[in-house]
Amino acid sequence: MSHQLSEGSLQVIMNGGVYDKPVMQVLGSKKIQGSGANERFRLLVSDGKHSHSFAMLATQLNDKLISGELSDYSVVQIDRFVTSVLKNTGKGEKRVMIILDLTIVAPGSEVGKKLGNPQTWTEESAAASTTSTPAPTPRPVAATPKPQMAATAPANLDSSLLSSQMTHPIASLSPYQNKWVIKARVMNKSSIRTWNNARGEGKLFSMDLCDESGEIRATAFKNECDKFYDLIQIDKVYFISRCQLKTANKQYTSLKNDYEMTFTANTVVAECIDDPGSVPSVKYDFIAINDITSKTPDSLLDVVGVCKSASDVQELTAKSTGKLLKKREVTLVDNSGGAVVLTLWGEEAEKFDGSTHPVIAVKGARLAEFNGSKSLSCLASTMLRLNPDEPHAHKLRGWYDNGGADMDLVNISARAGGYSGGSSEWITFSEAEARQLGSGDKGDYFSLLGVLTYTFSDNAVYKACPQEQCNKKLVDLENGLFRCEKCNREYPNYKYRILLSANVSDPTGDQRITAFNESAEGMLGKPAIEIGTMFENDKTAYTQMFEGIKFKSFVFKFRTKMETYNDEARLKTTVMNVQPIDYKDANTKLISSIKSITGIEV
DNA sequence: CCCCCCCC
Repeated sequence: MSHQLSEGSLQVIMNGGVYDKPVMQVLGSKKIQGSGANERFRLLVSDGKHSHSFAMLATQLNDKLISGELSDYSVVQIDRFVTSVLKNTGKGEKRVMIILDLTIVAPGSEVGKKLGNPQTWTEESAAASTTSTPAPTPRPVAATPKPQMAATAPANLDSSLLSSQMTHPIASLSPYQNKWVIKARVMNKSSIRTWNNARGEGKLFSMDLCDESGEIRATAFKNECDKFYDLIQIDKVYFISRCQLKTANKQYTSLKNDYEMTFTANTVVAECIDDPGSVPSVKYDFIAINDITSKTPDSLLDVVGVCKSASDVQELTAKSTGKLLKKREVTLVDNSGGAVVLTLWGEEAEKFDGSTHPVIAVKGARLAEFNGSKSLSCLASTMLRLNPDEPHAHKLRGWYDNGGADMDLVNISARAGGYSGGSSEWITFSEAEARQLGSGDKGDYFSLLGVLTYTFSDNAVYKACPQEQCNKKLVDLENGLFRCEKCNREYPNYKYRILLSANVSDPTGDQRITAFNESAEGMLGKPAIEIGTMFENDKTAYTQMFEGIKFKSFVFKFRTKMETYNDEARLKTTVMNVQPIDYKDANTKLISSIKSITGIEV
């Protein structure tokens, strides 16, 4: 069987031209650097007319070579590639082709020989050639105050560096190589910010760039800030070269790159006008909304959801700075059954319109935690897109419009509330569980409307130390005196206190709880001294009292915390406060809950 | 060279 190679394709590519999916033969391979994850291989390839060892294998394809799948004499179709001009190697510039994806058309064992009679490709053969397709010429823009007006590249810029296929993948950038051009799309651009600190003052703006291979943040300071701020526009594609690379501080970016770039006086930026469509748009690493609970506070997350509801703009004053702030809380839902609040700030908050229930994709939102509830907050660096043309977004649109809007949701941002009075939002036991309340070090607080399903009357009342601050259970010395181990004293008197164990249920679950004196009194409806007296004098009435409060409903505020008894972890849930149901308040909450679940104004 | 990003 004969195999057709793309004769002449190699020459076109080496001249910076475009050649779609050339078929070539692998004639040899060689490890050129590194080991393990940093291993890189060079290939000797032939198109039947020329051969050249200029091809490098993208590291994700290393396995094909190591496994023997990509053996010598294999015929391959090169599905995706980029070419780059490597730094001065002593023999001038060296053009290489980085193979990003390939299909093995025929394994080497089947082909078994060199096809055709390829000649080694040289610069001279390029010069002699008249058949090559010239590269589309971009319009390089010099780093001048009026960049759009510059028609030609600066004299010291090798314009071939800006040829459309002669670019480096962003993922290949490192501080160890400084001669490169990237062709990147601007995903996000900050406003100009100034700083003034011990190290001096200045201004800056930053931008997030991406290409097919990856993404990177770039920052322009002072002069470069002025020079490039107007030129750089969100969603446009630029050729960019001559920036400084340094290690990125992961704390401040969710972009997947170990490095970030700084514009310098030599930085060149030219808008790509010919084929910007060849560069993809934003890269997200979406997390399902109900998985947000597993993330630690302050993480930067990418989330996509449908705007179920949005609050009005609220004004507030920042405690720390005294600044007047404007915010809007948007509730996002997705098909994981989770709902989360995303807080927008300032102008973004004011401009936002949630009435059409847009799909919102957010990249690099910060996870905030407050009273056991988790929510997302936009930072200046957060990227927000409404109804993006993106598969995840289309899927969610379809889900929401076809029943998703009516799905039961667990709102991970519902307020659990403290125990210091006031009306806090009610959640359910299943929501408390979904949010893993109690798993932290400090214990979590939440409120709910629940019913007492069981009460334990045994040992519910005890004789406690009469000292105001000490409620320790006394030891009856059976000589008319009671000993407090805590105070290390004996007393002739005591006070009764209640320690009630009970079960509380709501429609979603059931929880064993403990209520101390005041809250137990509230449930039993009698002061501890009466209950204690009843215990001493009328056991039947005492037992009936505990029976009598079974199936009574209350509004509970709990503190819950995971504790370990005998190597077994279980939730210890304590009643911090208990109130009879205020039906007016309860109905208000029900209405707002119906509104938030259905999105319908009630 | 920034890296603050807010409130309950």
